[in-house]
Amino acid sequence: MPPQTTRLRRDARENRERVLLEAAAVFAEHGLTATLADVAKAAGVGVGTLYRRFPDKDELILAVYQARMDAAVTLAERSSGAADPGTAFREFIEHGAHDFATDRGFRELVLGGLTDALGWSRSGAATSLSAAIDRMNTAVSGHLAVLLERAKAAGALREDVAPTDVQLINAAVQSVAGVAGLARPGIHHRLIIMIVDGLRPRDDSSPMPVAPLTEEELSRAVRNSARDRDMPPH
Amino acid sequence: MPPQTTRLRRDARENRERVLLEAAAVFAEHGLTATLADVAKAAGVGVGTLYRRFPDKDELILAVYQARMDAAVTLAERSSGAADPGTAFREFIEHGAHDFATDRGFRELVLGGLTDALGWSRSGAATSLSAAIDRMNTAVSGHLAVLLERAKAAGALREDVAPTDVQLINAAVQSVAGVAGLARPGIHHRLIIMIVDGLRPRDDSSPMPVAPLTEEELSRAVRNSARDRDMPPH
DNA sequence: GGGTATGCGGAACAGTTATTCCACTTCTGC
DNA sequence: GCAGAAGTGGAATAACTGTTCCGCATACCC
Repeated sequence: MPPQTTRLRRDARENRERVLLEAAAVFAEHGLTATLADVAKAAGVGVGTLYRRFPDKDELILAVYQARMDAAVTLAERSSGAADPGTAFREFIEHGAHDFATDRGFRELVLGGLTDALGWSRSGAATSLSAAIDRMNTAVSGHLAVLLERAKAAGALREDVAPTDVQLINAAVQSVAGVAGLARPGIHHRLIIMIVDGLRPRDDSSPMPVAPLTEEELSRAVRNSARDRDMPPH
Repeated sequence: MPPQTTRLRRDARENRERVLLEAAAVFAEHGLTATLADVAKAAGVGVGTLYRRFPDKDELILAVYQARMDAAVTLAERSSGAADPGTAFREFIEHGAHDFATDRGFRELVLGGLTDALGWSRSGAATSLSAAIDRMNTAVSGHLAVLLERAKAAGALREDVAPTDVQLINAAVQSVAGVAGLARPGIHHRLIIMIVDGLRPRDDSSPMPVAPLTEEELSRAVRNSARDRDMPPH
């Protein structure tokens, strides 16, 4: 049963499409802090129309980016099964960096937990938006673990790299890719080369001083990083 | 001639000290978006008192972090003249990561341009705050260039690494160090090892696909990344 | 065509935060 | 001690943004 989108009046359906399209453009350029008034104006509708279609801003954001999050999972899955895991690994990171470099909103969405440029986080409760992000991260992480093992077996990756390390590296590269890309599109390829070269095995690799984060530790940290609203009484 | 701090009434001077101390604590824990009301409450004064001492929030932030910015420059300078440039380079990055991992406000301040988690940026005009950050970045960058050359000469660093590359790497590491540190303090040492290992020379280094950013490009991008307030009419 | 459910725009509301203002205190020099 | 300059607290203000509401318009079905 398709959602009741079918039941929408024609003009309403057209407006909905336009809103999603323009919202994507506005978020991509100005980030998720763009106001709903701006989105509405870009789409040529009133704010009321936004609220008729989407319960709140979070749901609009989710609607705009759901497909892209699914695509990220698909990419990870495909990479994990690629013929040459070493190359697939590098391409995986490059692809992610590209997405982030070209869409400020997507960057804020996925890195939001790691850099909390945002205010939403409610009372720590799981909005459907944060739930979707969690789901994406979990899925990507699973495929990534497979990819890493295969890359190590192929001798393309140092043995002491954990999936959570790659997630941190990914976040780090991506958080910079966006802004650096303003100066010169594609500049993040330098970063990636330097970092990926560092992940290849070598005889004189430095020893790792601490154990990698567990998945649990990482996801808890990402969640917690957006906790606020609590001031020591004095 | 010392600033008219000397002319402050005793209670006023004490309040000022307390404000700076508590503001540092509040910013470190909650970031620069902490409200002035929160800072005032923590210091046990009214908001009016904050405004009597500091023209606006930016100036308070500057007062809180000026010393630390100076320290960063000093560190870069000392590193650039260190006996072992390879080790000094790694320690330079580790020291920066430590600072960022332990002070959310400082992280937002310095990376603000690169991740713009903030609203200030005014009309692109140079506030004294952003001017101070620019000055710090320029100074650090100068020392960094010397350090890199020495490290390359010592065979500790691949030849194709530019100072701007290191600034990007630094920003990338630091943007993650803070949040990842919530999960496990010091976890950023893994990131640093992986990355620094990647910067060492090796026979089969991957070729760099694009030229490094110039200083000019980088600083312009950092400045521009916070430009907003402009919506395509339709 | 006409009646009605559906959809629309945007003014009004609520909550948040930087900043201002001023009646009231507190220190300081004598 | 005391006059008055210097300092203080916190209510009021202004600006911004997510969300609600409702009188009016539009598309759909007959």
